[in-house]
Amino acid sequence: MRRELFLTVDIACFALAERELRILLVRRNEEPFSGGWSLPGGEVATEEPLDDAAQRVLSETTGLWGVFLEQLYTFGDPGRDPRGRAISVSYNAILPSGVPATRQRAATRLGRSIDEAAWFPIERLPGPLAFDHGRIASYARWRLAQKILYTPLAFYLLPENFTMADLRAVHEAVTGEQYDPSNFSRQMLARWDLSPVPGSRDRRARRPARLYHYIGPREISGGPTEAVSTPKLPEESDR
Amino acid sequence: MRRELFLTVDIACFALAERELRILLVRRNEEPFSGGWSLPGGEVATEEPLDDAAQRVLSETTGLWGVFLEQLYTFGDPGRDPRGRAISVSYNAILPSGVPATRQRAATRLGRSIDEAAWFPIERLPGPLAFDHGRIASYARWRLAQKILYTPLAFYLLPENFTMADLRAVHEAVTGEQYDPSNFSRQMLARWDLSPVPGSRDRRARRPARLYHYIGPREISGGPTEAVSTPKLPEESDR
DNA sequence: ACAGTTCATGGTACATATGACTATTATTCG
DNA sequence: CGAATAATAGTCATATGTACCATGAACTGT
Repeated sequence: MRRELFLTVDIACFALAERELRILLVRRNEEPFSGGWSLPGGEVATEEPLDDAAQRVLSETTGLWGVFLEQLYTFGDPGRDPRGRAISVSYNAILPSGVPATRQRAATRLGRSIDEAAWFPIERLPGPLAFDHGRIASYARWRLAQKILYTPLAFYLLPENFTMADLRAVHEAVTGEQYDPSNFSRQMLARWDLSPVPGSRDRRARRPARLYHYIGPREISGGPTEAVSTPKLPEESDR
Repeated sequence: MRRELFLTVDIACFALAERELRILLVRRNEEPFSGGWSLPGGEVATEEPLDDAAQRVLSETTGLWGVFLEQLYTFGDPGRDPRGRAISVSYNAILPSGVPATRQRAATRLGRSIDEAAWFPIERLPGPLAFDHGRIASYARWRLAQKILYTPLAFYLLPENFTMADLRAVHEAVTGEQYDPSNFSRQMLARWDLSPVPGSRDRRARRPARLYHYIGPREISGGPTEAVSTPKLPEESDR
């Protein structure tokens, strides 16, 4: 039976792990595309705001609340879902560092139609995604690459304190470009409010690197809401 | 009776007239907001792609086909429409010059629920708009102001041949900024492929101004479709 | 210990972009 | 004709971008 009209949200959720940009995928155990990987998504409940639905779906997959979310685009081609007229409002989500984006520790509670949730490097997805999710994911990544240039998005992906090399790695992972360390550092210090953390240094590198933290506003402009919800640091809200 | 779920498109349609940026509004003659002004909009038909619905709605209001359209944002708060759960996929539309964006010649065929269509300067709307359309319109204008900086959007609003003063007026109307004529010209010539039209000059000004036309690509990047439909010049498709 | 390696960080030099400003020119108006 | 106006050219100080070199502080292996 083909359904007349139903409304879903799909989330392109990104995090940084091992200096790679990774995306969260779930494996379906229902037709269509049973066994295939897709973006985490779910139907919007009656009387549920779209942003709330996105938060809920993400929370059902990751157990995290208050993650930064931004609406991306709405896909509604008839035929994009064989079950019926499915309207998908897609969202970009940014998981802050500290949440291990590894294959093992991805999911907490999974819905009926999902077997497994896992993180994949955006460059090495496990084959084509279900539905039109490949298109959504690539658009989501493109938007990230644009936004990191003029919003403090990179600081969402990084821990509180980070080195210039960390920051550079984020930019390189998101945009795919390579940057000169010296010039990059100069530009970042000029563009953003970065405060060196006194005393502490990072010992991973040969020469100890200075640690910085971002002290500017954390709002990411762009949405029609003007003010974007301030992301609370994620917490295991229920267990 | 409150409807369960229905899907609409709403269009923020812009055009340039008398060097002002104007937006197309329609006057409602049905509740809710009967007598109030709103963006042109309409319900998406079963099996109708979202972009097609937007083109259709715009065509029903203006009689124009093949206008440049770009999806903006999807508004779906419960309560944004008293009749039920209304999901509005909003679009930006750009009407090329040549279409008179005056109050009189706005509409051709109007739907049942609409009395009148008219153009208003974006700075002087006729009071608050119906539903959340004021928010949509202001976001639409903000997006235009962003996009004109890095896409050839200005050339959609201008006629084939234009002077530097015309181009500057478009930028000033869209962004609200003021630009130095000399510096502006230098920047435009450096950024875009502009070809002077040999011989012809514009005689409106004291000193005749050189005419240019844009010879670069007309695609406006940004959507997930990558390639955006090439806008045909509008034509009165039916009369 | 010491030499070679790695990477953070500072510096230098050059090209190009930007922005404020002046100058010149071709018109129209009175 | 001369003043006014707006188009266009030019000038110059400063900012920014980019390539590259230099130095410092750790590590690694012998």
